[in-house]
Amino acid sequence: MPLSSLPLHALHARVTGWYREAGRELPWREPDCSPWGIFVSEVMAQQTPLSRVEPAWREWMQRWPTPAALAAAAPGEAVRAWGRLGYPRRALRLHEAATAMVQRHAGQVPATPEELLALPGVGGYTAAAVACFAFGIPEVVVDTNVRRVLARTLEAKEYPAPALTRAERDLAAHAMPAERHTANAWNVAVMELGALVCVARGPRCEACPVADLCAWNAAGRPAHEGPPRRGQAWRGTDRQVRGVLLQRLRDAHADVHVDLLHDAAADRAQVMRCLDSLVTDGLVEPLADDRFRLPA
DNA sequence: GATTCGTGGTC
DNA sequence: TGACCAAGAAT
Repeated sequence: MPLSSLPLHALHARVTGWYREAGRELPWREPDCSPWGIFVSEVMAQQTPLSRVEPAWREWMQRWPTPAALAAAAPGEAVRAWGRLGYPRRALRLHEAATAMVQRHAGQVPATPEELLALPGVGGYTAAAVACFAFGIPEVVVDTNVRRVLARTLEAKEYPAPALTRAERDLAAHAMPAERHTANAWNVAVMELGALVCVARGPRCEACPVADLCAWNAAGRPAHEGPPRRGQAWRGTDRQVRGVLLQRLRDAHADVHVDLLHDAAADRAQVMRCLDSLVTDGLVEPLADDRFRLPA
């Protein structure tokens, strides 16, 4: 694959310089933020905009400031405190990860990418991000923002592939500065550029620090080629019904009889199927007499 | 590799 | 208004 002739050192300097001026002040970016705080922020940020993460993160950290504090709580309390951040299995896995930290890592967030990757709810992105942002390890951090920025600046494409490819990982590794300190600065800065300027729709190229270096911009910002990207179905899906059921169980601070859940969707069979799947996932605990609650 | 999994904001 | 999308992970 031909690599772009774009001068990477200029790209690094421009993006990191822009970040110093325009990067957001977020609580998990403060120098005194604990690895646990960074870990929680990364899990909450999976598929959830940071604007919605920040208030939830503050409440969470005040209530459970350490892995041990969360591990000592009931998993259902984590699910309830998760609120409407979405994908509530993340709350359960965060609780499981805290338990694993207590059992295997002396109550600390592990500091190596391999140990991080072994934790529930931690994939390649989150392991790299925590290793980099919490421990200064120059891992290749590739999220949706990085993928989009690199697709545009280096490959003249409006959007990256639907799923992360090996070629993209190689490109991201190639694009990252070699020196450790610079690499860490690059990782957070290029993500932020994708989040604030090089956004998916309506990119603000006039405000971009590397507009004159960007291959996509130079090519006249050609539209996406290939098959249209599949949206995320929602209306009438199990996800929607699961969301309704879980919201009711969060709001009810006691167990609930199944008769009060039947109207979560028009199709009663779907309601029961979703309730069963929530139990299978460990998000809901079945009790006697057809009653349900968040897991104790 | 393709699917599934919440929720809310934006245009 | 409805499609798109957001610091992805698990199966």
